[in-house]
Amino acid sequence: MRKIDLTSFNVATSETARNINRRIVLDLIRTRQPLSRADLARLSGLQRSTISLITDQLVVEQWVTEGAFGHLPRGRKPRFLHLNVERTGIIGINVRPTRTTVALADLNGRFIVQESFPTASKSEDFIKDLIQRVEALIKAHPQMFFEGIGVSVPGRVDLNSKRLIFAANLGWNDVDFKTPLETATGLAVEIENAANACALAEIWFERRGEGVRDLVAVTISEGIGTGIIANGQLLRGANGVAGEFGHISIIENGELCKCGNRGCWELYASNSAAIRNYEGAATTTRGNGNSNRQSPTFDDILRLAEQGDIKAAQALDRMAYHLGAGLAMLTIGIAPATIVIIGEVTQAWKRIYPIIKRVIAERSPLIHSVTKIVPAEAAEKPRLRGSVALILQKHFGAPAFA
Amino acid sequence: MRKIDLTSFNVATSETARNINRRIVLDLIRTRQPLSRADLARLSGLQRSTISLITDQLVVEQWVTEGAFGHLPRGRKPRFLHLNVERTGIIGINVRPTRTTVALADLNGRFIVQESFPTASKSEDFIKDLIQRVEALIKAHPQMFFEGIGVSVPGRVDLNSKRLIFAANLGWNDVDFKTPLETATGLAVEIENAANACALAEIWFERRGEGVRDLVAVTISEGIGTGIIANGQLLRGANGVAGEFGHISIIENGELCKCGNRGCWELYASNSAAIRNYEGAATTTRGNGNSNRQSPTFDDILRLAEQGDIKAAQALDRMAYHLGAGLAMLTIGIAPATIVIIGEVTQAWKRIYPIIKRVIAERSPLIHSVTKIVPAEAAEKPRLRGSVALILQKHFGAPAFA
DNA sequence: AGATATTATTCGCATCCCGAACAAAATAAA
DNA sequence: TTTATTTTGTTCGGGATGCGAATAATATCT
Repeated sequence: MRKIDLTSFNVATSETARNINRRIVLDLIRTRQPLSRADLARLSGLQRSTISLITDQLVVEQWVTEGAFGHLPRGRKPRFLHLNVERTGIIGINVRPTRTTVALADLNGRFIVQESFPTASKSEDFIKDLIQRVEALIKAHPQMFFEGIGVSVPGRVDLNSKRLIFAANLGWNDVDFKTPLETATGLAVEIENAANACALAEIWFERRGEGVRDLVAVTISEGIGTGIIANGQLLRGANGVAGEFGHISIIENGELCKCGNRGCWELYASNSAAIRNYEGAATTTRGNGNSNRQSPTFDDILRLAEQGDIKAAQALDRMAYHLGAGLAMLTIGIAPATIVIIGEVTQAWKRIYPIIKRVIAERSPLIHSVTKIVPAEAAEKPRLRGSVALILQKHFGAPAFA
Repeated sequence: MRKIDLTSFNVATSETARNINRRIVLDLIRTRQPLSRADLARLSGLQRSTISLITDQLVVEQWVTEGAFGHLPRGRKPRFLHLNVERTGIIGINVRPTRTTVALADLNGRFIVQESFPTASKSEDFIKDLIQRVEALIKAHPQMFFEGIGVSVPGRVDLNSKRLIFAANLGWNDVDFKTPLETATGLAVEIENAANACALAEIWFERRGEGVRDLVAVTISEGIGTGIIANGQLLRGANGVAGEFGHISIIENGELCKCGNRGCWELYASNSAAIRNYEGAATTTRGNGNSNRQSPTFDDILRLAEQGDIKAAQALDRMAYHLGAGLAMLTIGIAPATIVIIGEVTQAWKRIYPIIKRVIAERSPLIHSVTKIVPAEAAEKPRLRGSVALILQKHFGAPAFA
């Protein structure tokens, strides 16, 4: 939609103004509901007459419903408008290496039902499973009108083919989810990288009304992913693979990464890095590299650090230090208003944030940065919300012209 | 203009469609001239009737002129349209630490006159000089209508105040060019960082019609600057200081930079770095760190390398290696269609490009990058053209809505 | 001279926003 | 209780815009 080459223009027609204003009105209702037609006119600057026409149309199309009457000291009572959460639903899918979640959300991005199942190891099996679950979900809600399916995947999506590429943690390569899902359900399917989806979810749900147009989401798990919103739009790059800051060298001639490069950021600042930090410390102090102990999980390390385990705490501190190094890179290079950190490590925010802050300050002393580093609310299920935002933005977001 | 907060909306009015289509038509004429009204209709998809109305308006406003008649095997001869290069002028200013250039350009971005003068060391003196030169330029062309003044500066510009901040190489801090220039001339003044201006110039003049919407310009002189175009727009970040990739550490605990950070990219890949490389080699081989020889300039090193001097060649090779390291970062993180290199070093392109290419390939072996690394044409005066593009984009570029 | 092809303009129509007038509804004041 | 005031929401005429068909204006080929 935003792709514009000089052969296919997005010229404006007589309906263009309505299209734009309709999106503005719909987005205002979404972010400020409940509110009256008069409120909309004041907020948008459009005439009340215009607002009436647009809202009536939205009500007819069942995007919006009229609710209770408001109360004012004088004058006619305003009729409040809401998004229609009864009728319109969006299916959000979050694919992760071990488990996949399928959920039904309303227009407010609230989840009505949600279920998860193990991610099959072969992509063909997985697609079969997925279609079955989605079809069951649709059948279970016959009264609902489904607006589309958003999918968040732990890998990169080719901009043209919409096929999944580089899904290192899944072990799949060049897989097409979109076509089979679309043919099976008849719904529009949008696929996006998980970090991009998180970034979208942040400006869409969390920071609504803050006017944030530059934001970076950093997902930290086995690896590190970054999703960048610049000027209010996802930075996808020429082929859709922008944002692989996790695979930028922060240590010259460092360890070899599975991406083939050396010294990648995610080698030093991911959950796996903390585990290696911890195991390195544990084995050296015990002088026994061959112990048969099970590797600790990252959750173990978080728990141990919380309980006062020094080695675990040091492992986290080291991870935080390197997180700071990479975040300094993003702060200096992208200068977003906000960087949102997504991952289990945010449970130890009190421990890691001062370290991150110090490292960033050390590395950009003259550039008095405006970037705020904040943890994502774990309860918000950022990846899943992002997959919902993928569909919402098609109707609520601003269109592009050239 | 693109700043959109939720209190001041860009709602669409009845004139919005015309505004959009007018920009499309004007940009088509700019990039494809000469062409007829019928050509415009075919290219844009608008009706010929609509094109007639728009072009007539553009002719009346003197943006466009009607030129010669075309020739066709059959049918009525088309009347060619051109940008009006006679009447409308743009003043471009390129501020550099040693010299400043003031130029008058036509709507095609071709320079009609151009003069340069030494940059005064005190900012107040400089502004006085500048205003005098600009006023003389305006007086010398009384028949011309001036559309605005674009200024490219070697530093960062605060997004809100439009004041110059961080101009390390100028030694100025927090200077306001815009207000005095605007009050003196009565023209609209746009200020932008030099690397950003170069990036703008590239998509505006050089890559026109290629449909490139993601591009990075890297300016290499005493330091390194980066200007990023993402989704067709300048990446400015929350406060306008995005793009300082020159000050990202590529060597952990490296040398101290004047920015206060350690191991910054520009310490290893700028012209100054090559000079240090050369001098380090020269002194160690001669075993004399105290020789009173004058430091060579970067141009000297380029010349020496060209003449077969091994130490100079090695200094350039080292510079190229580190250039590659930083460009790999941009390739992986931003994934633009094109990275344009601006600077004297492009004179040694044959030497440095293979090194750059190898380093990038080594650092992103699995991400088969689509990014092309190209040298800017030195003759094109990228900074100056960028300052012109700053003004042009206000009339030709796509508007933003939300 | 007539047919054909191509460019450019004209005109009626539909869409859309604006703004003023109006209708509806609720409270305050007389 | 009646009237004035205030606020919400609708209606209607006017102006701007793009569309598409018809028409005018050229130019070449047959």
